[in-house]
Amino acid sequence: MQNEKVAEMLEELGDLKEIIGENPFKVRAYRRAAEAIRRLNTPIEEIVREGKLSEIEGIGASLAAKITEFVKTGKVKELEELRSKVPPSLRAFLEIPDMGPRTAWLVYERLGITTIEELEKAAREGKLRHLPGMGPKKEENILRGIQLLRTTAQRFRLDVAWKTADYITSELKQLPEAKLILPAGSLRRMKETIGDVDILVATTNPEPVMDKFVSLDGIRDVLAKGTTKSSVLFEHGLQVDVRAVPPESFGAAAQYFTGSKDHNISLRERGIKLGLKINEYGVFREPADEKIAGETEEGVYQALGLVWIPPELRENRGEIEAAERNEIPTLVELSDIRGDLHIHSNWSDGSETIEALAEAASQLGYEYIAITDHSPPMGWGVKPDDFKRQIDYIRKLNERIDEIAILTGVEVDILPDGSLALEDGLLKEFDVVIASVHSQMRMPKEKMTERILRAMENRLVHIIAHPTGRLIGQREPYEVDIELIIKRAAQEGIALEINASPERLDLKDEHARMCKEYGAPVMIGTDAHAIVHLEFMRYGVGTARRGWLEPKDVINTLPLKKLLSFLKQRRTGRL
DNA sequence: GCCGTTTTCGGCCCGACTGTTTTCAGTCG
Repeated sequence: MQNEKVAEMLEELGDLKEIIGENPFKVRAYRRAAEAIRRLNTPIEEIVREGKLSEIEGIGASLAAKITEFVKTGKVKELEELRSKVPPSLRAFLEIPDMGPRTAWLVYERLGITTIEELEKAAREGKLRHLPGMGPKKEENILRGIQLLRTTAQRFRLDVAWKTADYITSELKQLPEAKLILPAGSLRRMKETIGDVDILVATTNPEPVMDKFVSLDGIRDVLAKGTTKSSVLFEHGLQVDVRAVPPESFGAAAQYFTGSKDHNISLRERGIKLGLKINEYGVFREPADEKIAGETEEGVYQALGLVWIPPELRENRGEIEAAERNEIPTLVELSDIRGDLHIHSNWSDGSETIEALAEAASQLGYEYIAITDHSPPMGWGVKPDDFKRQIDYIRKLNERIDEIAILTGVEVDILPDGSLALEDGLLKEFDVVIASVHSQMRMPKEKMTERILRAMENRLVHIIAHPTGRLIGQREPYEVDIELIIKRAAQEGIALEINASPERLDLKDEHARMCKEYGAPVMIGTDAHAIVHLEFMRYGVGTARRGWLEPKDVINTLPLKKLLSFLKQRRTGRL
């Protein structure tokens, strides 16, 4: 995608300028512009062609000229010149904890060091300590930083991070000193991957809290222990920070440590205009520094003339403006979900019987589930005759079970030519038909888009599952014009899935928001292959919330009767 | 480099910590 390339170009310009000591605000301008480009839904070429670059917030005449040059020629003269002055490999130094642009430039200019290997060698040999502002301690920190980068650079899946956070929370909750406990940061925002976990504890007596925290099971290393902050590394490599804050500042700290960074910066800029200073202790009115909020998050937002903003929206993607106009949507919640429509049983590659799944789903409070086993040609796909038996089986089961309605269903393969792996005659027997791609994922974009659009033409199909096919950290999404798919879904009344499995989360947050914009229905499904997977729903709901979705945007918030009429409408074209 | 209901120039988020320093620069979240 050209947009991503432009964003990377701007980031490189920003990094290199930062390294040579350019004005930090200028550097920030490059990075903000890169972020703005990443957020666009329109191809950058189109915007360039229409001469509308400067309409993007954060892009002025100078950046517009550079972007235009890049889109038209594939190069930027200034960047080429900068690269000859600063080896681009120095950018890697910025990733090393405790190493920033000033130090990167220093070691290059004085010692000619351009790679992490050279840097490590020089540090080992004690050559860095003689540089101005450096000493043995800094040398040691750089070595440790390199080590840390190598062992813990990866990000963690949302469920892994939540599991760790839930464990710590339940342990700390046992202490009378811990008044309130809140996992903050990107975890609270339900970002798809997590770098480290931040947990806030409101307390007037932090010591017992910190003592308990650093002695929990599963900790590999205690990185720091103090009365306001302690930091540990768990055995699986996840870093967790616990911060103790006084109860009267808990709201301000929660706001501050939840971020995102961009959201907080925008908030503080807004504060300045109102003559207010915002920090992790509260909101203060200048010049007397009178504290006007801080105990609750609602109070912090209120002091800024804003309604409270749900954490999942805090990405500086228009939520502050929406809060100002009191137009924050009532986001979908886990408790709005009435059923799970994407579940595999042991008839295909799931590990559980249909009865056990129904029982577990019923305990989660669901009104209905759909059993949607795989079709051939997946090796474990259910054969057509067996599907007929399964449908009969489920119908009989429904007669015995009162607690929950079990819908018959299938996750049918979309074959490379866009046809479906089962005959229409069989498909129309199912209550719910999900279609999805599981093979030949490396098609060119046009072909893949055509393939999925063709499957969507079949009115027996209700839902397209995991529409981009990505596996977080393992497999890139296939090339597909997702905007076109979303537009078509809106026209056809076909639902797109937010697959709640933490290794998929596909559609992702921005695509979910696009669904809302175009009016495409969304289904949140867990793709459960075991009972424990049913609990993935919280991550799918988190992603939906990050996409600004409300209950009305999500079909499995509908009561059973209305869901059935939605499914019927898709097939008959009318209610 | 961007931007304007104080401004087309002079601002640009805020505080803590660390290590190197005799008062501060660099880095981080």
